[in-house]
Amino acid sequence: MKRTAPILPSALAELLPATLHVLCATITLGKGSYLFKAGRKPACMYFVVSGELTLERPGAQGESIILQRTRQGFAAEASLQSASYHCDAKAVADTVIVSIPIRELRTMLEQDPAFALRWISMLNRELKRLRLQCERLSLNTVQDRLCHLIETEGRGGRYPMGSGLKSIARELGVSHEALYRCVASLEKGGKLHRVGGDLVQAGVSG
Amino acid sequence: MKRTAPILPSALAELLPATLHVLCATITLGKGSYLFKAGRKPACMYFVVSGELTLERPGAQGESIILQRTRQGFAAEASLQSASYHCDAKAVADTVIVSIPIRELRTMLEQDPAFALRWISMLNRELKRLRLQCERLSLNTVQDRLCHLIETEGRGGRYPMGSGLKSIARELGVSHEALYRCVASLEKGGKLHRVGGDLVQAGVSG
DNA sequence: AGATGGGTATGATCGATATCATATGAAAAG
DNA sequence: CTTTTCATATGATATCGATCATACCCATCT
Repeated sequence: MKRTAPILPSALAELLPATLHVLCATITLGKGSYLFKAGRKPACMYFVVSGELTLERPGAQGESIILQRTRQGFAAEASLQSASYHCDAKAVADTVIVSIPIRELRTMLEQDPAFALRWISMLNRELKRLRLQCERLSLNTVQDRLCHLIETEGRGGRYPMGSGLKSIARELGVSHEALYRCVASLEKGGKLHRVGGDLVQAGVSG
Repeated sequence: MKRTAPILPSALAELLPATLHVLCATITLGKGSYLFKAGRKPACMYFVVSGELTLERPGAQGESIILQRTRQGFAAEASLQSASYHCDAKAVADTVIVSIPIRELRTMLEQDPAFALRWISMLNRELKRLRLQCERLSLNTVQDRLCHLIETEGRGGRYPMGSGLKSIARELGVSHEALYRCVASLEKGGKLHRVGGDLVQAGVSG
């Protein structure tokens, strides 16, 4: 784990009041290393900039249960209120994280109503995204999930596949092979095209 | 749609400041009726007490895309900030809803920091629940999903099946037949028992 | 008592996907 | 320049679950 001067992504810089900016730190985690372990008292809130962080805890059968998987955004927001972590946070890839001290964050939320409302907006957007993802994962074919993704997260039938089809597959909860086949089949049927780095849905519009 | 004097569920009564209590109204919706339609300006925030409410909008291919499905809790929290609804809200069963005026809600969030923090707590809990559900829906067998549900939403390996296995099946995103079979098979293997109205996981504890 | 409806349950079938294997091309590393 | 690695791709196979059908039990209604 390495700490450096805070370089905030713009989403975070616009959300947080200036007072908090200087209190943030950037942390880089190597694949397989832990950000925190269960039992520890939360001192910071974490924002994943890149890579992938999972929150997990052991299940009754000894297997590890994944509670959350964050590739971009806040992890363990609930630690804002809780007295101790109930899970481990593990980087499953090389990961860059920004930490924000909870104590000062809480103080600012209490003292700055505009900030509190921005924070609530952020949580609302996050909720919306997660609800969409749940609905998507409830669909039972790869094609349905992919189309739902393009319709809801894309813009005008275009969805950027920045990090590749493989990572989209994980997001859709399907194997990458299945996704490759699905995309190939949709392309063959003329219902989908790859333009630049985007997946573009052929508008039936009729 | 029928409006009556506000009878708030305790979760809501404890969350909202007293000032807002009297401004709430209870609404009962018959199966198939709409709470609001896309385009309208949001005036109220809605809390589903019982029944089931979906938010949907038409997809590019004409099919209807479900954005959210609420059986208990807030629906369309994001309407707190948005200028108009982007979807329809439809009761897919006879449904009881409490409405809270957005304008006054926002005012209170700005003026009452303690309330704002309670609201943030509520959103955090909701996020936590949804993240768990996403992880659960990413599991590919019925058994894995059921065990994950019991481990994460239950208490000490017990999960109440209050509304029956059929509704749990919907929550798990599987057919009820598949769930019946899964439960039967786990019971046969001694890994699960039905005690009272609960599903009880046999602790391997060794 | 008979009818109706819903949850529970189980059987049979079919299709979709996970999984394993293999191949190719591009980029990165040596 | 060769080697390694990784995303992309496609084939073969086995399995799990969706779906349709049937049946039972229990509550409610008539």
